[in-house]
Amino acid sequence: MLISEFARATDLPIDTIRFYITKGLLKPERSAKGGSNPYQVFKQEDVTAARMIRLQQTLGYSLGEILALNEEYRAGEHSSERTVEVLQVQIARLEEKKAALDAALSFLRGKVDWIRAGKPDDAPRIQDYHC
Amino acid sequence: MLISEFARATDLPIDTIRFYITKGLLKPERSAKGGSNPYQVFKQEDVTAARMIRLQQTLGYSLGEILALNEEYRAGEHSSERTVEVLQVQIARLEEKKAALDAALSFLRGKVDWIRAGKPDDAPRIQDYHC
DNA sequence: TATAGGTATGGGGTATAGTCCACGGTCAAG
DNA sequence: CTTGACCGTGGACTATACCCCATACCTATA
Repeated sequence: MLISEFARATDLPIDTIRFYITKGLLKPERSAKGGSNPYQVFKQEDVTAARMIRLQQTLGYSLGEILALNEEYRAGEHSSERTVEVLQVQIARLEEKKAALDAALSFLRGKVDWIRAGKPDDAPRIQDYHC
Repeated sequence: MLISEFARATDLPIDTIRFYITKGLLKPERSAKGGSNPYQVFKQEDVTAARMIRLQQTLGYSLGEILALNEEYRAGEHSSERTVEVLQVQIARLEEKKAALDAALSFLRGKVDWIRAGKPDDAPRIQDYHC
C-alpha cells in the first residue's frame, strides 16, 4: 500500500501521515522503487496503528505520550507478563479519566435536577471536584 | 481578592490567569486602586469559573470551545428552560466521550483476557472501533 | 519618604500538532 | 519518450496554550 491509498484507508491527510512518520509513530518499509527516495509501503498493521493513535488522541494523550506508550508496549511484547503489566497501567490511566468524566456528568446532571426542582440549596458545587 | 491570592486559590500560575483574562475566560472587576492600570479584583465566583475551566480542559475541550460553552450558558441564564437545554447538550457531548473511553477500556481489557487465556483468535481488533 | 514587593502591559519565546508549498525525482500509460 | 499523476524532502507557516522578561507604575510598611 502506497501513501495515498493509506491516506484513504485511515482517513488521514497525507501531510499528517508524513508528520507521524517523522515523529516515529509510523514506520513504513521502503520499496525498491523510487530511486534515491524509495517509496514508503504500508501494511494493514499500520492502518491499525493509525487508528489506535487516533483513539488515544481522543482520550487526551499527546503524540509524545502515545509514542512512549507504544514503545513501552513493543518493548514488552516478547513477555506476556510484561505486556499485561503495560496494558493495566493504560487501563488505570483511562479509569482515572473516566472518573473525572463521571464527576463532570453527575455535576451537570445534578444541576439539571436542581433547576427542574427549583431547589437552589441543593445546587451542586464545582468546588467539590478537585481536578 | 487580588491576582496573587487568586493564583493561590486556584493553583494557577499568574501568567496563565492573565492569559485567560485576555481570552475572555475570566472577567475580574477593576478596583479603584492601581492608578492608570487599575488592579484586577477576583470574586469567589471566579474561583469556581477557573475550576470549571480546568475540569473542561481535562475533558478535552480547547479554551475556545470552553469560552463558547460558557457564553452559551450565560446567554441562557435568564431562562431555566434554555439553561437546561444547554446543560443537556453538554451532557450529550460528555456521554459521547465516555462511550469512546468505554470502547477503549473494553478493547484493552479484552486484550488482557486474551493474553491470559492464550487464545489469539479471540484477540480484540482495533478495527472495530471507528473513532 | 525610602524601599520592598505587588501589579499591568507588551513583546518575545517555547512546545505541540499539524498544514502548505516548491522542488526534484519516479512511474506508468499512450 | 513524453506527459500526467504520484512520491519524498525540506522549509515556511499556522493555531493553541502557555511561559518568561523588561518596563513602569502603585501600595503598604518602616
